[in-house]
Amino acid sequence: MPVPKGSTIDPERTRAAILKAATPVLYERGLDGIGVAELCALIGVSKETLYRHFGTKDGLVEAMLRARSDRVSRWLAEAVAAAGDDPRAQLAAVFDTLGEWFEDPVFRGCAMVNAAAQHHDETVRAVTTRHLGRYIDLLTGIAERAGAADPPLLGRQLLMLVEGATVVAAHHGAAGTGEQARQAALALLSAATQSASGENPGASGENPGASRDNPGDDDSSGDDDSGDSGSDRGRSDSSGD
Amino acid sequence: MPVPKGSTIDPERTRAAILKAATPVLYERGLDGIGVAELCALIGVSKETLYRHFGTKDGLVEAMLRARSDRVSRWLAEAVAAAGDDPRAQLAAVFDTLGEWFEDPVFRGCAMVNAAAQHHDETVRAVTTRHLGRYIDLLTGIAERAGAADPPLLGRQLLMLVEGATVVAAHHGAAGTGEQARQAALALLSAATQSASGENPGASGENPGASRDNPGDDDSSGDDDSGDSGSDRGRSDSSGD
DNA sequence: CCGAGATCGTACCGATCGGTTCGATCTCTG
DNA sequence: CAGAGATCGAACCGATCGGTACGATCTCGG
Repeated sequence: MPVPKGSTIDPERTRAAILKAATPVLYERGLDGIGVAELCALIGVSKETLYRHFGTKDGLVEAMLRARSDRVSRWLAEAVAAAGDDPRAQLAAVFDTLGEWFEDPVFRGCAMVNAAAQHHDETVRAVTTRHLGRYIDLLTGIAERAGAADPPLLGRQLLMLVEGATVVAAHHGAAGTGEQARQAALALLSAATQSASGENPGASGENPGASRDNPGDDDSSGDDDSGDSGSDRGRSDSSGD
Repeated sequence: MPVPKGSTIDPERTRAAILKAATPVLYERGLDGIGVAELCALIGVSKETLYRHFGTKDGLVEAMLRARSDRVSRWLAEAVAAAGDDPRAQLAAVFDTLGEWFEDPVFRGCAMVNAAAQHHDETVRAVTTRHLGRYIDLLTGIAERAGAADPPLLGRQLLMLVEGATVVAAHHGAAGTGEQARQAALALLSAATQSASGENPGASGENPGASRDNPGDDDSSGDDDSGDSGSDRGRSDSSGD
């Protein structure tokens, strides 16, 4: 039955509904773990409608990733805003919020990072880089308000904790990961703030120097080093990358 | 020309050669980014030979991941062993070694984590979990030798830094990431050791409690929550969960 | 009230992919 | 030297997938 009797036709809402329904499926099954036909059946929409709104499957994927990045970033920013004025409390709120996410039974890691691991095209990578940039902005802001010696450096280190905790929670047990990451983040914040007044930045003599973010994409088109021409295949070098 | 004139036939070496040649290709192109036919053409082997040695493509992938995990783990362990007896120097060696890897133009993140993001089957996930466990063992050993208050906790937090730095280097610029992560790791180590003598473990009042590693797989078979029956599709809730 | 447009369901198409088979050719073992 | 086994190259197969086409049905704007 095309266009059910009492339904209202609203293309924009249809598009939003497709996005909303497809997001968890693509996240849990993987971008290539489900075909368009099955996806359409699951979310209750015809293939023609999906293609009319998104053009291609990659178009749907990109729109989904952008919407998810928006939503997650807003979610974290609201958690920070709700934590009051204390930068330490704001940082703790970030990891408490992440910890709740980790405990979700459908948690499978960061959707953007996962997507970049699946689709090597530049479009998805750009969304992922932008997503990490949003995290860095949030974390660097906390570092600045806390009076860190080098806010961009601390922001990037905190981003490592955020993404690292996500990976660890996804692949090595989620229990406690949020609290463990929060404790580490607060320890880093303490170290960066106590060395800010008096001593020179760079704590223990190092100068990591992350003055500004450098999202330089290290794309590679290099081919492998298979210098085997075809004569004898069995060489004795079995180690060494 | 099957079996070239002067070549030696040695199945085990052929298998090793396939593994060695396929590893960089599958890493750079992605597990699903290249078909068996093209892969065989690239590494110079016939499909029949590949299937005779590995049974299926997934068999090749699993063998490749296991070999890569072995190699990378050994690589890091040797870097630690070569850093002398000082735990701080050992920890610095870990991140210096990682930093070199990040700068490699073909660097694309952790192969095991990427593989787990691509193939959702339990086999690949198990290899990834085992891989992270090896990292934890290495890092927890350093934490113990350094006299950390809670070595398993610090080991897990350092793992977060390792994996987080890998993600950040892959998707937000590799320049400086190794040094930045090393500085953060040393700061965490300092905080964990200076609080070990005298105060109670758990620095700032938290009890993250990572007494032992808990690689409990949080697998999920739950279906999504698409409670849309099909009447009107356009709902107004656009900011759910 | 009528035409434009949105949607459905299904059928269809070409491409690709994982995997198999087969004959030919060469090496290794007994 | 003879048979077993390894390898190649190419053809082949069934399944799946992304994407298109089409007729039918319903809503909405003028």
